[in-house]
Amino acid sequence: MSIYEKNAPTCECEELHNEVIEKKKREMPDLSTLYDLSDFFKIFGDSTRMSILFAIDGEPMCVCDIAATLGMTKSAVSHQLKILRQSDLITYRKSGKNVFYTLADDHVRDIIEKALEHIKE
Amino acid sequence: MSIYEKNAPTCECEELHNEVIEKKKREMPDLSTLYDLSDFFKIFGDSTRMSILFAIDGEPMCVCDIAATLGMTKSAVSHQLKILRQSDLITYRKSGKNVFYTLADDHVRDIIEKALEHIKE
DNA sequence: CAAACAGTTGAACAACCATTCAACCGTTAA
DNA sequence: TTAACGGTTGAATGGTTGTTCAACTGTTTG
Repeated sequence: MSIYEKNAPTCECEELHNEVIEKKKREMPDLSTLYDLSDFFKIFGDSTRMSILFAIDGEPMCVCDIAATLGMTKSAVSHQLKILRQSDLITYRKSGKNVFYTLADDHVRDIIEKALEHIKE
Repeated sequence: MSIYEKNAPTCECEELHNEVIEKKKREMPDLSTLYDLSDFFKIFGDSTRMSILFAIDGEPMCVCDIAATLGMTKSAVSHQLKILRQSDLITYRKSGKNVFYTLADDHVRDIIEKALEHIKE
């Protein structure tokens, strides 16, 4: 009673198929990795932060200009910038009264690019 | 007063630098794309869903076995499976009383792989 | 048919989180 | 020094969301 030619699932769930379960438990990443992974993606899972990342891509921008570009308050943007900072996704440089933000590295661009491909089917 | 050799930011924020802002507004993805992108990442931004994706990678698994592997209730897992289904990240096949889930395609694996690289610095 | 099981679903609850608001810090210019 | 501005921060608020619980569907078996 195989569903696929290979890797036939064997669980009938009346009595849980412990072989499969134990095998999966061994093969899966440990909990801390799973949390790190989902925490990482969580950063991208907000449209404000996503917009900020696009805005500061290439050209550094100060908080006021980011806020004006997104149509948001400085405060709201600053809160999200803090989260992006703590995740090491962006860097900043102070210049007088201004703080200019830009992407930390190209890795971020790569991941968003891959996601964009997927979305466009 | 340039911060970088190239792409010197010109905004002083007393009067917003509208050239930069208007340029960014033109270059940025439209709002629907930004929402689609962040919604996509939102799916991965939960450790339960992330765990499910790893569990059903390679070998199809029924809901009970997934639940047992993760140490969660069938109901909680089923709720998350629904979200993953609606995002077309997973497919399922019914077999008697069981429903076996597996990854929809390799695209998902790629994205998670890229994120794993980034996390490990 | 009836009982048992796999899985789904909706409502309720709790935890989380993004934005707002007000107060604050540091820098610059008068 | 004082006022103005860019930016940050903490508390409060409202909306979102994951899990629980109970009820339900559909399939299999006695």
